[in-house]
Amino acid sequence: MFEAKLPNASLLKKIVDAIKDLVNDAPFDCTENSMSLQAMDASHVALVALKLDNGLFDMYRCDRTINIGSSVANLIRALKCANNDDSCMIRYNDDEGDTVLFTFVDEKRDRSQDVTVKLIDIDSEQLGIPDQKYSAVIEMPSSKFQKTCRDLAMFSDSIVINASKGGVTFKSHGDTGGSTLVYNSSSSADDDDSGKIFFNVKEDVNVTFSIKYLNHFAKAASLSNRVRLSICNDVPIAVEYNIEDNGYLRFYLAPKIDDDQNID
Amino acid sequence: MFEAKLPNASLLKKIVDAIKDLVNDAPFDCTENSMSLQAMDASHVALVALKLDNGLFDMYRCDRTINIGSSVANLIRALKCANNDDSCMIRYNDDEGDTVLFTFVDEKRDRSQDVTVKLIDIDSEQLGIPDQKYSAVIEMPSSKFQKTCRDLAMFSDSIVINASKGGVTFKSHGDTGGSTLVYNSSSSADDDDSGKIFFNVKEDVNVTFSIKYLNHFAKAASLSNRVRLSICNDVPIAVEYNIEDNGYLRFYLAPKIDDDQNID
DNA sequence: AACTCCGAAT
DNA sequence: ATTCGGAGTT
Repeated sequence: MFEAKLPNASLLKKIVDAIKDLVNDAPFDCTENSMSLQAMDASHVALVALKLDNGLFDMYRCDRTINIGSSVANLIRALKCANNDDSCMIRYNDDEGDTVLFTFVDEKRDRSQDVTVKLIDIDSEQLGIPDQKYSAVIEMPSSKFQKTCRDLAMFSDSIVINASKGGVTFKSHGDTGGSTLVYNSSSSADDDDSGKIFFNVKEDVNVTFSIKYLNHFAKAASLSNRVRLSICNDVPIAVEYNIEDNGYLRFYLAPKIDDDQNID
Repeated sequence: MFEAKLPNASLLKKIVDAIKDLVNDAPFDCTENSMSLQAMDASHVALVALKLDNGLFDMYRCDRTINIGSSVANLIRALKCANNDDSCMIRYNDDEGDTVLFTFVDEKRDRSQDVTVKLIDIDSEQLGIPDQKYSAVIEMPSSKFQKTCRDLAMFSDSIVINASKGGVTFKSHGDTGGSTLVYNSSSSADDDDSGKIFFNVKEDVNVTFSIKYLNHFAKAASLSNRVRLSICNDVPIAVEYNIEDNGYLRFYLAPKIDDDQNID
């Protein structure tokens, strides 16, 4: 028996929205402390890791470790029924082992909608993600990261991220033109930190990624105002969105090993 | 000679928009008191009934009963020419018996557009619609009805409407999942009634309809904030949109006679 | 995932 | 009135 209630269905909607272009199946692992999910994208290039601590829920009860796997398409269909500020109860009953029940209740409590989603068996490949020490960590507004990826995608399908003590640059160059975006060390103490970029560079990094995937990741911007990029030469980038300080949505993407990554 | 002037062409646009997916021909019957229209949809499953009392018009003159029939496609083409708040004069002259003339004039009176639409003979099957006593009448925001139909259409092509003293439910269930939506008797006196659902249930009703058609009906939401559903076991549902208290657009749909309609 | 429509805000 | 954003649809 698993039972948990989110104050707002919108959280789940945003999460599913953010991963739907990457993953077809959503294998949720429920433990007494959290719901989590790990999945590789269809082409096994990117990894999605979600964690929702029980602190995010109004109510959370999980007797034993349970796996709730559904197709993302069905999940979307179910969540479409919810208004953003409906509360969202999630129930899984061992008796009816092949379905999960969502109950959406609107604020005024005069509408209640039960939606049943068929479950499927997903061989969830729980990948051990090593605790990586990164050479550079960049924290910036998620909207800026989204715009950066969107803009640079116009020039090529690769983005080169370069971090050094002096600053961080994002580059993309193709036949028709190119662009280099430089973020300088944010000008110290200001009244308003939102909008600022912060970075902590231990060692210089120069690494290339597929913009397409970063663009997919950037869709999670609605989950958090800030995003953290953790990078290291020849190591997958980690793109992390904090979820109300009680969880996260992380994406990992291996670097491209090719040509223009060695340009200074 | 028929001559009538609507203050806003938008009304006619909305009406035609709401019925264009159901009917191909629009046989308007004009009498000294009102313009009306009755038509079955192409597959003879649904019935559309429109009534526009002369109170809706700035000017209304109809010497004798006249039939103005045009193809909906042509009507749409004509109405596309109008801006929403153009006034709309409709003229039919016995001399030019094969056309109807629309004249759109904008608010500032600095543009006037005549559009002629060719008429066609439609064997208008004026169906006597019996005055039905319904077991249950549900009145709700038209936007909610629209969302309900849209959401439930994702699970199957049938919707089961159930009304009892305790509440009203809309259900749809299919292979990948299903949904049950419960509206409770709206929690009494509140400051704001918009958004509320009201129902009056004399006898319990449990009846099944094709969601596809209800979805078509629901497009009329722009005509009125509220919609009234009148239902009775084994009797067509009536879906009614009031038009500025001087007319209505009603849709009728026979229930599906199949399987899951007998579930309590 | 891209396009289009509708509604809301400036 | 125009522009922007969000939502729904193909």
